[in-house]
Amino acid sequence: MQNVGHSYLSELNDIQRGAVEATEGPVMVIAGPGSGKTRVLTYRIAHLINIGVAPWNILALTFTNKAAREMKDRIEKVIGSGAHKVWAGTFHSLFSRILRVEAHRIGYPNDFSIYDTDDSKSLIREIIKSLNLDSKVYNVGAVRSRISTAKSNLMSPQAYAQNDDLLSLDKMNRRPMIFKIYELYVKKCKRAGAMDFDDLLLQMFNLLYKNPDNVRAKYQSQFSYVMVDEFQDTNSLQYEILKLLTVFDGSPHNVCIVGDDAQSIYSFRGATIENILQFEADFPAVQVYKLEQNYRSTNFIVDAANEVIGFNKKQIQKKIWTDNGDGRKIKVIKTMTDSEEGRRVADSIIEQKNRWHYANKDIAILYRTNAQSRVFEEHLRRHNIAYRIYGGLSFYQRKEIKDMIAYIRLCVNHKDDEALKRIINYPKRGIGKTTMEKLTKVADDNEISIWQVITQIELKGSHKRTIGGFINDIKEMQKRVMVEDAYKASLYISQKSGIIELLKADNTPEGKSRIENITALLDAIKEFVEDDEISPGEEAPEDKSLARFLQSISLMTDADQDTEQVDVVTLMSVHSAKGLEYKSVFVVGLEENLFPSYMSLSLPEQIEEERRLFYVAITRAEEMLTLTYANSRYQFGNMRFNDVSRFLEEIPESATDSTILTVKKDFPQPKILGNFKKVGAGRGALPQVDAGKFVASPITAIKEGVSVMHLKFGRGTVVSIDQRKVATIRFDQISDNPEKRIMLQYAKLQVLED
DNA sequence: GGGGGCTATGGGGGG
DNA sequence: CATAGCCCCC
Repeated sequence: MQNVGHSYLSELNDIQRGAVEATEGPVMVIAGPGSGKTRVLTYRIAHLINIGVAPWNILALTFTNKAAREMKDRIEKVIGSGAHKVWAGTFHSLFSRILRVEAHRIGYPNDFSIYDTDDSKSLIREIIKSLNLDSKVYNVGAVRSRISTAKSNLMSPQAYAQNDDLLSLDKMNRRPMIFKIYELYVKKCKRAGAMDFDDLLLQMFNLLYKNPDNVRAKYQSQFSYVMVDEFQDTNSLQYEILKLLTVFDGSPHNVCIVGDDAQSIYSFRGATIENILQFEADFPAVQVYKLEQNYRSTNFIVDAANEVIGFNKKQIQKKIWTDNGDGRKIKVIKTMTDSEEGRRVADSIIEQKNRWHYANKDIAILYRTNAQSRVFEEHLRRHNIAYRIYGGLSFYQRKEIKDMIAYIRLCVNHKDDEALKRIINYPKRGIGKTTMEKLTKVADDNEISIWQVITQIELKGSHKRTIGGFINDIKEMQKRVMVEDAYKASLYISQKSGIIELLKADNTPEGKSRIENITALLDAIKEFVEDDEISPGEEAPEDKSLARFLQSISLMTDADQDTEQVDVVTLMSVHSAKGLEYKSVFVVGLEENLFPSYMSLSLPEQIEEERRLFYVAITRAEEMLTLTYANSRYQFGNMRFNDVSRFLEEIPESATDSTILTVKKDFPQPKILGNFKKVGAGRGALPQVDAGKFVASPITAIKEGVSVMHLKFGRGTVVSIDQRKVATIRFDQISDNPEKRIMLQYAKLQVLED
């Protein structure tokens, strides 16, 4: 046994230490928020290495690259170098790395392309069209999600076509042909040598299940210790892969899963809590450790979290507790509009920084939907507070980057039809819609890729120049990819493609920033080539091909950037905040229809998932938690009025400092019917108006003394109107300065019949 | 047959 | 408010 002189075991409480030292056999760790889960995982890996397990025999699966990187960094701190040889990473990235070596065994090229969501959608759109189906009924997003769910449940197109439940459900939704779209989609992905995100899991499953050349045994023996983080977020497919790797004759069953049913927030992508229950059945004699002591937050926050999650019926019994002391009470901020919400949050941030000397990086603003970020961005900028937004459009989703990547993809894998379609006419080469439709038809009829079509048919007339030119360009680029390093080849591609030239012609600030982005991409490739680190488990020199670069970036998201280095306020969705913690957290937009989302209102189990999401949100806070909501906000381009979120009302009054929360459960909850509901009377909210049905009255109808409804300020009475058609209106709901001067020319006013 | 501008529609969370 | 599909002009 090595002794690295690190007393890591003494830094753990009894239960944590138990989980770390239980290295043999199946282990389940139920870990409440802030209970030192990451510490247990990393120390467990460090401990394994310490007692003589080779790092490359350890497989640690996480859900985000960030979690994986953090884990590796922390292992390194405990055991020194060698940490990077642990196979730690996301399911998708580690499996794609394995498939990069093994894919040829199951009929894919090792240089397979990875289709992102846009590629998938574009392909599905094309299929819907080719089947002459109504694209309004067959919503691509909905179809894609059906296919994704099918794959996550190991439902092949053939099985789908024979499953009466699925077929009748589709029929009920007026989309009976989904099974056919699914079949064609799988066929076309395969033909293009492409895997979508689900395939990275599904084909890994196929590889192990079909077991060509007895490849399964290789990985079963390599990964003698397996750990899965955030197990509550695994879907059936991921669980089946886990079993293929760890359940076999003579297996030591050294599997450790870590999770928290109360933080399960990904059922929309097929995650199922059943996996936790199933685990106990599939791995008998599992040792269970429950981490309930919270080291992160103060008592008011922990209390609120326990209270809120108590409203859920489905849960494993557990209660988190802390001895961190009561701390500061939870603050609730109510505002009239979303814009005011932005201002108040920015003001509070300044106040908190002054009062408690918080740095920007101690503070996070968490919202339910990425679209909410805009108002906060505006006000933070106005106050000169540095911030960074996560999620939304990541670098690799920018158009110019995707264009450039598409060229590289086509060079690496010429069968990649989605890449080809993206750039065959960008920059403009005179290859339009009609030509593409014909080429696609030929490709479909012969079951070959479009590249094969254009390189095999005889080009006639103008096509000789247009398509011929494209083929020559790509072939030139391919040559460079073969003989030059990834950086030089992509530099050549950027010029030869004409992208650089095209963007240089655009002198707008957007055009300039696009050039900068292309340069940044090229720099990233250069860095990739020059990086001398070796990837987990690999003994051979690192593969520096463009193919591997593509693989590494296709799984990258914005959330993977490092936050700690720079002093900025963090803005992100609650989903991407999972696993993170901040001294001060703002959870914003706490309104019905938003949080909980209007999409989830009709199903109780979806409401419960929203509640777990809220639980995740509030347990990110260490010292200070601020909850905000707005009476009105712009949603879908219209002003909407939403009630205060039920979740806010579930927070115990004793934990808040608020006198603002006067409207507790005095009013009956209106019935919610899935769609936007009318704003109820009372509640201290704005008066009755259905924003959806709001009709502005003509100027002539606005007269002195009439009652009017204003979309932002609510009900009011016209006091006077001057010659310039400016009305002075006294609004019932505005406490300070109730009289506003409204320009009738632009005003959105509706006369109320009393 | 290709390109560009306009209208209509839909709109959650993420690997 | 962004994108897709449509229509019109070259």
